[in-house]
Amino acid sequence: MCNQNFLEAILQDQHRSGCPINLTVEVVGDKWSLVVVRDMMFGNRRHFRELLNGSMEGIASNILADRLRRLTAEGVISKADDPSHKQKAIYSLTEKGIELVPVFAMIGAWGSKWLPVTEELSIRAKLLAEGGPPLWEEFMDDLRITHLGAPPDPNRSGPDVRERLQAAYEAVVARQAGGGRN
Amino acid sequence: MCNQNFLEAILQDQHRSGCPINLTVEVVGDKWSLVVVRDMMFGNRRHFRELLNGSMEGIASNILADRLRRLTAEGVISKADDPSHKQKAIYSLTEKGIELVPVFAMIGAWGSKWLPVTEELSIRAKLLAEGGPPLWEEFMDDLRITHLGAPPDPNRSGPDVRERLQAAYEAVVARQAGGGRN
DNA sequence: TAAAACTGGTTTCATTTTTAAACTGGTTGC
DNA sequence: GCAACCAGTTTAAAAATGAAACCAGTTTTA
Repeated sequence: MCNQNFLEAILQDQHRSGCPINLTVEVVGDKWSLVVVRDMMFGNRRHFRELLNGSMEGIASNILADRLRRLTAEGVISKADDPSHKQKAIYSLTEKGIELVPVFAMIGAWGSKWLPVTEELSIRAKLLAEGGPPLWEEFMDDLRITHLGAPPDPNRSGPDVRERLQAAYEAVVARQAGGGRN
Repeated sequence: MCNQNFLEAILQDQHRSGCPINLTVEVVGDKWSLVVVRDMMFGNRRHFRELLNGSMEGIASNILADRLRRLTAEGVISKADDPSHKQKAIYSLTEKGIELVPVFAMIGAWGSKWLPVTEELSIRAKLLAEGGPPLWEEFMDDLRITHLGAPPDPNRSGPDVRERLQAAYEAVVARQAGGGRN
């Protein structure tokens, strides 16, 4: 199995230091963990095959299985049976995972400013940065509804934050497919 | 040499995707890069030996050399000769590196809330989160002075943000050493 | 009802990365 | 002239990654 030693170290609380930066790096400081959480958070991918086949970056199934196991052990996500299918597992963000939204917002803003992003893939980051903390809070509340089963707010209607970001992404793709004239 | 393939891939702009989250993960998504930048940013460690011997987490010299090389190639830090010593190199944050401050603030806040941090090592993260964007801006301006040689603001005096965070850290350590009575 | 497709993974093996430790060639201060 | 200091490099073992094939049970489809 992959990562046996590091996983064991984490589970046994054998940390390199008690620094919050270091501890966060120990939890999500690798090439895949944040990408997996991103797909759950912004892409609403909740099943193994969705995460595997929908992965833009092409994660391998053994790595995905390992990361899901580690993120679950860390309490960033949780795993439950999907009642619709005996073999299906559904992965959800925990409150701990949901509160990574501001981290994603800042990372997205930094990456969009300094790295060679594509327009369609950075539109979500752009909108999330522009929306600021109020939008992040709304997004987190939406995630609590879809991932934690929190009761929906009866006073609001229409698409949630994730759907609005997704629609913005699709609008850019559609404009690009139109030949860039519009 | 370590990481030859990944380094080459980065330098040749062979990215897994154009997503800002993914690209950021490709740049700093490993167990050491953010720790090195943290020590430069908050600990004002500018030389190889300072980073090596001062490393709380115990980085190995070959890994440190590799990360400094990669971060330099990515433009997050820069390297210059230290005029005081023919062999001494001085590493500085670039503007790209300085603008990681909000990312560190969010990561620090998340880590402090959800991970087993120690009090003395999380006081900086706590103050940075409480200070919010105005404090981050002040901190970045200070870093531009010390790392980029920007002209100091003649209207302000007293310790800069890093020094104030450091003093807060030392105050906690002193209180702890006093037996926790105060 | 039999076959096909789908479920969440595991296994295997080659490659890449990390790690600790020893080591290097040159520089500086005493 | 010698010890301490400088930025790393070298070596070899351990660990992590990655691609691909594979698996047994479940559900859908023809």
